[in-house]
Amino acid sequence: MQLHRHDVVAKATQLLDDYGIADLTMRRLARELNVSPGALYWHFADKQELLGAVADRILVPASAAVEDASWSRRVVGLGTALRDALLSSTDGAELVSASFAAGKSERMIEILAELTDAATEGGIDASHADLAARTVLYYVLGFTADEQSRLQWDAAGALVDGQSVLTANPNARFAFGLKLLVDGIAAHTSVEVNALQENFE
Amino acid sequence: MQLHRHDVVAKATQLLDDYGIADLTMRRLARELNVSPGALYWHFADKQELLGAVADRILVPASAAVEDASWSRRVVGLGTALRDALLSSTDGAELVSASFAAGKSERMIEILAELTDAATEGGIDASHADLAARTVLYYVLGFTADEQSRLQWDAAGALVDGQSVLTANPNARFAFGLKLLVDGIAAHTSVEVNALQENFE
DNA sequence: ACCTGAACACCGTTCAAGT
DNA sequence: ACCTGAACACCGTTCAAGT
Repeated sequence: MQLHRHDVVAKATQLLDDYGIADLTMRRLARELNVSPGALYWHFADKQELLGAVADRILVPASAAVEDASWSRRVVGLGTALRDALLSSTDGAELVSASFAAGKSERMIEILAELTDAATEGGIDASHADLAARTVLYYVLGFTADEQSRLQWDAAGALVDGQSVLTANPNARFAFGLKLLVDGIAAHTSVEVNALQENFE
Repeated sequence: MQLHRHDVVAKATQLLDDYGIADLTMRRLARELNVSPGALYWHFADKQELLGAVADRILVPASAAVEDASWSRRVVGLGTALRDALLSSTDGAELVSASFAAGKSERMIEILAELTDAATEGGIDASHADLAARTVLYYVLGFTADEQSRLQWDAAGALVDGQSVLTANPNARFAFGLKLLVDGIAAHTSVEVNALQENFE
């Protein structure tokens, strides 16, 4: 039976979910698909391209466009949907972070574009809207990568109770940070805050 | 001549600067120090511990405390000092990100604590100040990692002029994002903005 | 106490040769 | 067109044995 790009990505996603990113190797993937390692290189140029495809597969649910809402609700909606998508796979945040940094995730580019639109509507000028959007993405990726690595320590049994504040209520904590960013964007159009801002210009 | 922890970290830092994080391997480091790979494991438990030590060495200049300033100036000062420290080494942001995520960088914990203090002074309550501080760190790490990977594409000759907005004025772009976060923190004490915020609660 | 030598169990990638 | 087999050039980590 012929090997197709789709099957490879599907098995890679399963490997990721079951064993984590460290065990998602080209050789192990090939073994699991009952092909030789070289076979994968007929379908993908290199490992990075394969990981990008896995990242985009994980991000499918996050691409559910949040239309017909205020810019701030769209930012919150996109950020929340992105986190949910990342959490649905083991090490999802780490994988997508790497693929995004390498410029290998098309869907992250899409999400970035939607966030940029929202930021523009929020009153950020065109030259800075992209950066505001990226700031949101850095936050979501950083927060979720952190969250997932803590989940793994906890699963390994290393529950330090001094850090319980960091593991409790992750949803509320995530929402708070997102709100901080939305407030920051909103501040750029809020006249009342502009006076306060002049200390930082 | 005996091998000391300090020499290993120094050579590792040099290797990082000269060839990047991909070439910072235990075997290569041992070869460069004229010892066998196993020798390194007498001084460090594993590679992660070694990388943490390198991260902390890179972060020394960022620990220059910014005392006697308003909370907002301290956030901007710490963020800027952190970025400068990361930029001084090839792949510095990637290395420190990994070490921070793994909980292996003491200095990042210190910087986090200073940012948390600043956020508290900025009016964020104790339960959320840590998160606000982390949000700043996620931003600085994300922005700088992005910046450094672009520097490498450019050095490799792949100059896409459509992305010139992203590579030009990185200092100004960085400052803008930092200001966004400071504004977000400030919004929590600004009564005028609280009315605006109620949409997101 | 500190290090060597050698092994163990892996990697990503390439490429002639097969079908 | 699609894949195998085998090689190339590596990894991180462990550990008996040496000094």
